[in-house]
Amino acid sequence: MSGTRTRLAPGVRREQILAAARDVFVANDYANASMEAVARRAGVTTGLVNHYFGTKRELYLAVVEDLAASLPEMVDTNLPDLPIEELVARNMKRFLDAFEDNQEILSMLLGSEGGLGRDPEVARIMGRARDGIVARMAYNHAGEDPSPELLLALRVFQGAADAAATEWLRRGRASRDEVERLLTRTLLAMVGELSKR
Amino acid sequence: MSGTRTRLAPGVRREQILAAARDVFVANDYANASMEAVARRAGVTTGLVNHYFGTKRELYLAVVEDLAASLPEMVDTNLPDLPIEELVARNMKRFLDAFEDNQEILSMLLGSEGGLGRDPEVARIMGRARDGIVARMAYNHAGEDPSPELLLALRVFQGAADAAATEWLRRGRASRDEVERLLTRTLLAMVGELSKR
DNA sequence: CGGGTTATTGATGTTCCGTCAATACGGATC
DNA sequence: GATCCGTATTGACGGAACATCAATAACCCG
Repeated sequence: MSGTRTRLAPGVRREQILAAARDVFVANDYANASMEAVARRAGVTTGLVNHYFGTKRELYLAVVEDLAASLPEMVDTNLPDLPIEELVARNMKRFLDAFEDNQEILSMLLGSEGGLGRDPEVARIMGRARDGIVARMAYNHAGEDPSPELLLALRVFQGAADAAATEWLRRGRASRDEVERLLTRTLLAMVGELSKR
Repeated sequence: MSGTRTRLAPGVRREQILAAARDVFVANDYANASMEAVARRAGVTTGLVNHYFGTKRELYLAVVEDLAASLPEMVDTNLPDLPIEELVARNMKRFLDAFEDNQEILSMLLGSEGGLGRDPEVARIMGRARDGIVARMAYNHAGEDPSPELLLALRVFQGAADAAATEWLRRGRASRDEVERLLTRTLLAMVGELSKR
């Protein structure tokens, strides 16, 4: 296997490396994720990784962007018209399912909020991803243009959801039912107050 | 200044280095905070920094622990007995004042949640700090032993507060007043529902 | 089947962290 | 105030990891 090369189309090779990098960055944190580990897993040299992605930070950004893009559909909340309580209840289930199913990925993304260390580029990427989720939630809730207040409330609610998921999944201090009840009440209170205006 | 040494009591020197490290880690993120920068600012050699704190990660943990310990008093909410609405209103002001005054420190600590990259030790330290804040809030709210449900609600509320502060201070998408109103309503809803049981 | 394009390599330079024996500062002792 | 000893401090070194670059060889094309 040494001395023989396999030459691929740039797009294919790039995708290979990106996939390898995704695995490595999800498994280890930034500092402990070595370029050589990525290269080995992709079956190439470190030089090639740098050739395609430039620096380690840029590779990391590519991974975060890739995963973040898939985030809004993870918590897809495309539902038919229903009474608000029912709508929120179903959305909440999907939300928590997504947390439960993609713990590692989400913990990497959320952990990377300040992530690589409050990198502005990472912040920008994650901000857009969160906006994507908020937009989907808002769309279901109010068909037309959502108000800025609603968007803010939904974004803040996400912070609550993250904290709740942490207590539930990482620290084991709350059951899924408790978390679900608490978050449902909270969300209803937040958007409910809003429409009284 | 070169060739001449100044020999200090270990405690004093250790404190010097820790202070220097605090500055460096608050100003730069983990990857860009060099041991040499810490050493230079403390007026010593990198060898000595390692001598006192072992590795860079351990130095970082010492800084985080130091700052995290000061966190609960930052948002100290020791207030006289007041009607619940008034109590929450005042606590919220202090909370937001703390955010406004200590942006850099808080952004480092919150960014370090997964921070150095989901380091379990960092998570433990930050968990304790958050528990400290929750305990203070709960103490004001209910003099006797607070229920687990209240603690969970307060912890989750912190997540909402963090998100709100981010939208307000880092992204400039909301005014302080908006955030204050939203968070106040949210907190009241969360703990209000709780007592109906 | 040869020739050229370029994907890929491997060696090399650089930076930074961590270690360790050697050193010299400062209090103790007389 | 001179000397001695414990240890705080240094400076040099080894190693790990990222990044660069000229050299190489695999694949496509005529």
